[in-house]
Formats: sequence, C-alpha cells, structure tokens
Amino acid sequence: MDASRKDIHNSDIPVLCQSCEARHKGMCGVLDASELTALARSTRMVRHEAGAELAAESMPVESYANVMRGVVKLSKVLEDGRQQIVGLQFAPDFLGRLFSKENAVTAEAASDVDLCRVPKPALERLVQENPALEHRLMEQTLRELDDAREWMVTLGRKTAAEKVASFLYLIATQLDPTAAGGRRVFDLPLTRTDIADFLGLTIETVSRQLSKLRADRVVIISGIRHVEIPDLAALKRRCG
Amino acid sequence: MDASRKDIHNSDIPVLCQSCEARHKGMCGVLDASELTALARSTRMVRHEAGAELAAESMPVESYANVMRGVVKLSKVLEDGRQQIVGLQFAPDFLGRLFSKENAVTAEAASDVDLCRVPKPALERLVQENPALEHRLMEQTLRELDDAREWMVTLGRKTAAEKVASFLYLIATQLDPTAAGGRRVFDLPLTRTDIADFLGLTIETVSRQLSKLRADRVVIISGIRHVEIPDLAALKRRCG
DNA sequence: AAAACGCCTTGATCTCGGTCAAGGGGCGAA
DNA sequence: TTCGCCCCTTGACCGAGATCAAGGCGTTTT
Repeated sequence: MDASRKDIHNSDIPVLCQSCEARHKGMCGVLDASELTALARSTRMVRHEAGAELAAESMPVESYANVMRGVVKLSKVLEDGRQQIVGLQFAPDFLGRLFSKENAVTAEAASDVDLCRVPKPALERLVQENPALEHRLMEQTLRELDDAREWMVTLGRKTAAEKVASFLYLIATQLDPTAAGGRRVFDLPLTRTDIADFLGLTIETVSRQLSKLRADRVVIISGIRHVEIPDLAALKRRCG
Repeated sequence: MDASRKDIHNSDIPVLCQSCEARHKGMCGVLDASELTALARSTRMVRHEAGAELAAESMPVESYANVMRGVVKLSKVLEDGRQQIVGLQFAPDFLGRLFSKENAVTAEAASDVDLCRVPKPALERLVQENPALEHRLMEQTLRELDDAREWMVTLGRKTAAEKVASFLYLIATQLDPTAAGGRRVFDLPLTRTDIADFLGLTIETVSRQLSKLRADRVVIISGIRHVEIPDLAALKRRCG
C-alpha cells in the first residue's frame, strides 16, 4: 500500500479533477482534497492543435502542465538546424523541469493535445509544503531518465531497421496498453519527419524500413497513420 | 541564499567528511552536523581499480554511493553484446537510482575510483526524514536528465568528427574546470573502446578522428592518455 | 474540376563510417 | 632480454544509410 495516496471522496474534490487521469496515475494522486481544491483554483485546461509550440528551448518557464490527452514531443536543435527529438510525453505525464528558470528543451504538440496548466509559483509553493509531491515528481523524473538512457542505446547502437521497430514498439506499448494479447491497434501520433528526428535517421530511411516491416507482415499500415501490430512479440524480436 | 545549507563548524562533523567534496557540492551539503554524524556511522570508503564492476544491470541494489575520485561509466548492452555507455559520473556525483529495487544500468569504474558507500536503508531513512535531501537528489537527477538528452543529440545527429570533439569537450570541462582561460590539460579516463561505446562508433573511427584533430592542432596528445587542449573555444567549434 | 500544396514512397547514386587486416609500441612475465 | 599480450593506429575495401530526384496520393484552394 502506498501510504501517501489519500482516499478521497469524489464529492469533496473539484469537478474537473474527478475524472482526471493525473489524479489517479499522475502527480495529483498524492494530493488530498484540500490541496487539490487549492491547486485547481489556479489550473487551466488548454487545448493545442498538432504542431503548436508549447515551450521553447532557452526561454523562461512560466508554467508547468499535465498532459491530459495527446502526445508532446521534446526536442533540441543544433545551430545548423539538425534536430533531435529527446523525449515523448503521454497522458498523464508532468511537463516541465521543476525549479528551473528556463527550458532545457523545446516542447511541441505532436498530435492535438490537452494540457492542464499550473502557474509556476503555485506548483512550487505546493511542492515546498508537501514533500510527497516532490517525491512523486522525482519518480517521474527517474522514469524519464531511464527512458532517455534506453533510447541512447537505440540511437547509438541499433540499425535503421531495429530503430524503426523500436519506435513502433514504444508507441504501441504507450498508446494501447490494453489487451493482454499481443495485438495492438493505434494511430501514429508523429509524422515521418518526427519519427526520423526521434530515431536519428532521414525520412527516406524511415519510409523504406516501414515498407519493409509491412512487406514482412510485422505491421499492417492502412493509410498513412493507422497501424496494426498483429503480434507484439514478433515486433519486439525486430528491436535488437 | 540557500536556506537548507547549514553552517557547520568543522569540529562538529565527522573527520572523514571534513575535506569531502560531497559535503560541499554534493548531496551531503544539505545535512546538518547531527545528520552527517549519523550518516557517517554507516558509510564506508571503498577503492576500486579501473575496470571493476560496481553494480550490474537487473541486479538488486544493495547500496548507494558518492563518487569521491575517478570516473564511473554507466552502460547498457543489447543481447548480442552491442554496448552503449549512457552516462559518466564524476566526483562528487551521487551513484544509484533512489528507491528502485534493481539497477537500470551497469556501473563500472572507468578509472581508479574511490566511493563513499551508504547502505540502501540508511540513506532511504534519511531521505524520508529530510525533504531537503530528496530535493538535492532531485536536482542531480534533473541534471543527469539534461545531460542524457544533450547526449542524445550527439548520438542521433552529429558526425563522427563532431562526436569525438564533443567527447573531448565534455571531459575537458568536467575534469579541468579551472583556468578561466581556454587551455585545458588532463588524462583521458576512458579507453578507446569506452569512447567508442559512449559515442556509438567503432574504435577505428575514434582513433582516426583523434588523429585528425591532432593533425589539425586542435588537441595535443602525448602518449595514449595525456591530452592538452590549447584553445577550448576552437574545440567547441568542432562540436557541431 | 483543376491546380497547388504537403506529405509520403520509391529508385539511383554517393559517401561516411564500419569491417577486415596488418603492424606498432608499451608493459608485464619468464 | 625476449616474448607475448593488450591497446592503439593506419590502410584498403565495403555496405548501410544519406542524398538527390521523380512521382503518387490526399487535401485544400481557386
């Protein structure tokens, strides 16, 4: 049992939070009814469409957010324009680098996205009053670090074919974590350009490797975005 | 002013801690004299020579540590043996993933290393009693995440020449952060194989690019390990 | 309906970095 | 001292993925 998880009567908490994923699996899970009510006074739900810039590298941080729906991509660029996506965030991930004055990465909406925004000072005050909240955010940060290091292996040591398989595997397990069986169905939240920037490849190579996986019946791709994985284990075997 | 940083009389604190870098710049900086004394009862200084395995991926965590001297490499391997170094730790970095039951990465001594080991339960108890300590560890974790993401750009988008320059730049700024001037002198703490595994290259490519940088007078390499950077800014221009 | 645009796929060719191979040089063992 | 080992360097060649180029398809504009 997680002692920090409060047993909250739905009737005591803000309406918007009642069905919120972040309250169960995200950072708000460690807040009690009064904290949640206080926090909800300063939060604001905002919708962004695909491509919108949510935060720019080296710019001041003015707010944090929880991802409620959609996928956010975190990226960095070299001076000559070469781009690398360094992370993807899914609901109910926390967005933002706690306590830092400026963004270390650029955040963009990869798909249409809903965010629950919190002003920087409001969250920081709450974190100072409630160590359990910092603890929860520490857990997410550690997960992100694990993910980043796992992806470093993909970037540094895998072939193009393995990279594309690894990407599909990542998205399949994040977006459709349902069916205990191996079958997964989802829409790709990223364009070919995004996938290339995530994998350190060109869009041509991504396209060719996707075609190869399709020819080998590892994935069924209908249209440009819709993907079906008949056998997740078979895909995993392609990941290197 | 950092309110959590206690003003400690040296005579009140354990002898071993008095000249310790971790007490000033590392995690112990947030502890007061009594906490430091309590913690010091369970710490143990250990020396490992280059190549020693400090912790293995997927094995249970039995202790945490502060790096007191030397360089520790964190790595991951694929089933077929391909290896990727996913991080380097220098004094006075904290070593270990707080609260996790098993290691996410393998930790090895890259050079000869001194560690100040703390048993897992002792540190976890202290973290629960002192939120400032978790806060300090959160800061280090966030720095590691920044480093990992920065390195993802290097792995995914830089050329071999830029990768090798970036590696030298990283080591130069970590190992010899003295002289405000651009000149840096140090010994490489990693073998060519390690460098290759850190950069996602082969040792032959690393060797060729080092020779090229030497031919271009960007670095002066004496013997195999000793490196002199006459002009750090010139090296940085090679980093992409 | 036609044109124009964005996004993707496929083919042809090129190139950077990998692979294979030979040899140098330092260091410990005998 | 000499041998053998390990680590590194250099050269020759090769191939995975980049680059260059053409065209398909769906959506928006006119």
